[in-house]
Amino acid sequence: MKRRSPAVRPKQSRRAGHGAVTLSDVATAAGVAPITVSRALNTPDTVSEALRERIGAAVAALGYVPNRMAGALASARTRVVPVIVPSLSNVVFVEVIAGIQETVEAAGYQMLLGSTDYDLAREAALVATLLGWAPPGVLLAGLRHLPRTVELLKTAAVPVVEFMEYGPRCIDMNVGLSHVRAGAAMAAHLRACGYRRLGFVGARMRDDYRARQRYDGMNRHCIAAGDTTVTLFETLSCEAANDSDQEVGWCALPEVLAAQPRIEALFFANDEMAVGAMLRARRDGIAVPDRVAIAGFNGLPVSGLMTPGLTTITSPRRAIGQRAGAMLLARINGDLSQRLRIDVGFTLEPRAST
Amino acid sequence: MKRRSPAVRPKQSRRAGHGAVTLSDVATAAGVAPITVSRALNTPDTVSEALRERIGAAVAALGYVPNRMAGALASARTRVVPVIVPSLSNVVFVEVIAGIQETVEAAGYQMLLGSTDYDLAREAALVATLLGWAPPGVLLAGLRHLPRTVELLKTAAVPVVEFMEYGPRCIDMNVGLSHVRAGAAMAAHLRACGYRRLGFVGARMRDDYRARQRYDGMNRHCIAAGDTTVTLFETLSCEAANDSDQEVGWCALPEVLAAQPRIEALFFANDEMAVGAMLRARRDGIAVPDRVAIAGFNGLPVSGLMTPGLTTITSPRRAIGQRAGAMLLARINGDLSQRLRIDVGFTLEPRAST
DNA sequence: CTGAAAGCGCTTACAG
DNA sequence: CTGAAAGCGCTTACAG
Repeated sequence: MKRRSPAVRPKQSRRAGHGAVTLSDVATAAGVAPITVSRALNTPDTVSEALRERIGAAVAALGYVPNRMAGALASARTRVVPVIVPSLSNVVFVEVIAGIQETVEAAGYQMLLGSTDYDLAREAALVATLLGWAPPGVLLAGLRHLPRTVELLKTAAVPVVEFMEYGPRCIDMNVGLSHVRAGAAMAAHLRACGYRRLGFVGARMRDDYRARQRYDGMNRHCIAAGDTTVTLFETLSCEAANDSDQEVGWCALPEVLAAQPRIEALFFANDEMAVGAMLRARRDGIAVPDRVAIAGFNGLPVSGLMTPGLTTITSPRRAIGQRAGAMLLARINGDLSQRLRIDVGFTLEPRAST
Repeated sequence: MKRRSPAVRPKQSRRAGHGAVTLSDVATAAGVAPITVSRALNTPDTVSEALRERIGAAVAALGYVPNRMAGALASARTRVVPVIVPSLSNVVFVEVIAGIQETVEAAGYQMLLGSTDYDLAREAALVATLLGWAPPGVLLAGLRHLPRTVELLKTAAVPVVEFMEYGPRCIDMNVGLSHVRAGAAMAAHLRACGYRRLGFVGARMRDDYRARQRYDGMNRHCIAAGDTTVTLFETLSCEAANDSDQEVGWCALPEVLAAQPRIEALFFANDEMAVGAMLRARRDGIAVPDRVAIAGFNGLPVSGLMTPGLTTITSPRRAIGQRAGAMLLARINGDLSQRLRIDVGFTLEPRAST
């Protein structure tokens, strides 16, 4: 029986075929019509118990796995939702994704993840490809896209949720927080602590426009206050392409202090950078906050474990994902009563580093 | 022209339909047969330049996006590769995923990401569902799966790469490192430093069996040495479900020292936990390595930024992803000449924390 | 180089 | 409750 002559291969049509067990095979095995197998699988209560059992047995015996593409093509519906983010190496997006996944999987949907590497052209290409899978909706990070991306999504006429930042204009639905307001809130905090010479330390800010929005909010707030300056430290010589944010922060601290010795407080673009700076401060014996105060953004758990504790702004990342997923699902299910834009807000956590 | 009476809707067949532009629409617009449009898009050099241009114009004018499901169903081929990992909130998997993505996207494939939350039953369910999309291959983290998972994959007869740990038995192909050997290497290092009362601190080790393998390797090495003890600290009261590993390490350190005051060196299950412990040591004034030496695993950048530097074992995470992707692609393209199992090894980085 | 026909594996819409 | 027919939007295989 171990012979494997070509003749063993079952009769095939001229077409390729997967060679896999199909719905018809199950139907034949169970002695029913294919449509009955389809019903037994998709709407079990429309099939008599006797047939349901016979079909279930045949499915198990043959190891039948339904071909989702055929089903989706026939029914013009998929349960795969594309999620497009700029980066996976950033915990922030990963936590939002976790919130999305949790929500959509509970509703029987699957997530198709795409990463753009902060490249808007790649984003457009991804959107184009993913729309080819006729998704019931699309989840997209950010509010800034190429015109082509927006056009593709509008032409496809699918529900779209843009998540991460909250803003006035969106393609369809939007959930996030105002980074401008977050920057202003940190500026207010630092001023309340008595600091007047502030700095914002960012990396790759052309790509990470949300960081730039925080800087803008900080800057505007201080201009309005009149007595406080904000210096933007953006082009850091140490910023290598593959460096982690912690390494960038580590490297930036001495450069910033050398460039602006009178700086009093630094707001880093994120907690990772701030942690790197604090670790550097520790190694070099730079007192925080006495020599320079340090603050971060995101509210990662590590912020509370530093000595001194790192002042930061906590964003409800998982909640952003959950709400984005829920908004999309509601719309897919025809619920039009929901809000189209949600500002999830943020929380400033003052700690000893400022 | 703003009227939107039902009559405006174009004539439809009895079937659902996406209402979207199809290949036939493009064909009609360009005055050719559908198959010619298909060729112009998929194998452009088999079509005359004149037609190619006319078709390209029609595609652009109509905003045609090919229906991938129809294409995949007809050709029995997809370019979507499922990647299944236990968690996305762990940088380690994220970096492996980045390596995979980079490799498969360069070859024109897309990645469909699924996360199991360390639940083997969820893994089996995910594999079953994803196989319904008739993927050209599957990438799966780890070598331990339910029999049902293995059976599904073997029945589907698709190429499979299991990545993360390297081991003797795999479904098809395997790339990773030996965690047993990594544990032994750390034990050898700690013994070489003069420590004889060692501890291994793990969290959720029933799920994270790779951490248990490192413990096993460490333990066996020390038993063989004869003069060194290893205590396993596993059930930590502070281990809340939602705590980050850093918080677990932070919380574990005092507990461990209270339970075993004479312990000399601790090997943490990963760098995050070790960092949490070092931050705790710093806050509580516990001298590292004098009171207790600390080591981690993974070689995250932060390990080099700690004071003292954190001894760790670096795993080539991105390379694991790249090689896993490359192995799968080679097999998909019919290249059978390649190796089926790759041990990528690891590097021990001795630093001042030990 | 271009096309008419058949088919991929399912589900919808109609019948009974 | 069950089924025969037609169709989803594309590609394969065969002709010219």
